[in-house]
Amino acid sequence: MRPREFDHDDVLRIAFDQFWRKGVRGTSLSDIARDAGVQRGSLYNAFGSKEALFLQAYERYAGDYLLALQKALGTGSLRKRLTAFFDLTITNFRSGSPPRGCPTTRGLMELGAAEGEGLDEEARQAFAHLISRITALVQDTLSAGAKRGEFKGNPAAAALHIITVTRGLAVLERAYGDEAQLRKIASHTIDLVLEKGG
Amino acid sequence: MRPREFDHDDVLRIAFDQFWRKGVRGTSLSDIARDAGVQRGSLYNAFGSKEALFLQAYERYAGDYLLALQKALGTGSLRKRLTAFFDLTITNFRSGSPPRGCPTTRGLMELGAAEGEGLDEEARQAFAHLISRITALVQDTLSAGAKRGEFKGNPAAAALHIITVTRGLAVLERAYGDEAQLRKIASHTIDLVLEKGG
DNA sequence: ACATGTTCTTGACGTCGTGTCAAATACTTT
DNA sequence: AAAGTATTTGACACGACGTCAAGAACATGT
Repeated sequence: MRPREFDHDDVLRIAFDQFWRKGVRGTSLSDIARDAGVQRGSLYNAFGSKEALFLQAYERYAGDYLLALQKALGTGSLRKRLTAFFDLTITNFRSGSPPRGCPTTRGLMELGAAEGEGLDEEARQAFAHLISRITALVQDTLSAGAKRGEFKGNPAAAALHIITVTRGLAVLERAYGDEAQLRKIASHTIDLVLEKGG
Repeated sequence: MRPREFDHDDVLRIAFDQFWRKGVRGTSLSDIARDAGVQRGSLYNAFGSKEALFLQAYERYAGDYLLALQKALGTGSLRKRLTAFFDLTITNFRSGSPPRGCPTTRGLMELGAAEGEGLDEEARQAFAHLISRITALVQDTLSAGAKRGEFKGNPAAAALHIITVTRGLAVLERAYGDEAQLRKIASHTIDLVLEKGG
């Protein structure tokens, strides 16, 4: 076999960066190929199609992001954990310049759009999967908090509420770009959940 | 002057329908032209560009939608009003088959994506404007409720919280497509806001 | 009634993006 | 050293956006 002339993972990172900056439909394989110093045809050979490349790049990101969230949720009082969780969330989709928004939310609204099922359905599942995993993380954190008497509500309902708010924050970030407002909504949500039970 | 051979408003409606079904980037002007029985060139002549056409179609929709929301928020107890508000919100982005999602949220995540400012910035403002108007409507409703003793929290903060949840619902709808779950989150949010003050 | 002017329509064109294919290439294995 | 296999490369087909010049349809002034 002839060996690959590029690093699989490097290309995935470069591709994700482009997709995140310019959107999936707004990024051409020529862009990625130029940036990665690879021929366009090689990308098709290695990844299959643009959307397949995006999916693989996204899943790479999703794994990293989930680990970071897990870490953020892992120490301190329940309030501290939730605060760290929202912090990381907001920081994440405000990284880069201009802010790149939430990759998951953006991908979900952009790719889930087509009528024909095809690969889009696979993408939708990837996005939904990350959201589910995050929801589970938050729920576990709340359950643990409940055992320690820091929380008295229903962990499942509260986790779902929190996740809904984070998705909403991703949208508002795009609409207004006002980080202070996002943080206010986040701390407000924490108060609600901790005082009232979510 | 030679008269137009098509109805301006009809084309706007047809175009919005297509954009809503297949996304902005996923809809070609050829599609719209065929559907409307108009030549592609005529669309460029009348509307300027694809994004300009989308913007005009979106603003048409936004006006109608805002009126419907205003109506939904206009009668009954505060709880009834908020329930009607969430109902209309969820119904709206679950209309069509397959569910078309929230036009505003989808447009926001899809169009705000480009790096260059250009027309995208104009689009972002249109989306942000509708969200602001809706927030104001909810806030007014809460303020009125406060005067009648049905609500004791901060109307501005509560309205922002509610709007954040509706944007989050738009995203979760796309991820899971589970309407029952959306309704559960919505009624939960209403409880929180009314019992605790948002 | 007819010529003039203005706007809309129509079809051809240029450019760019996706995806496919066959030929050339570089390495591994026998 | 030869055969085999996977990768690279460049050409191609196709569709989408947007532009332009030429033709068509109406309003207006004489």
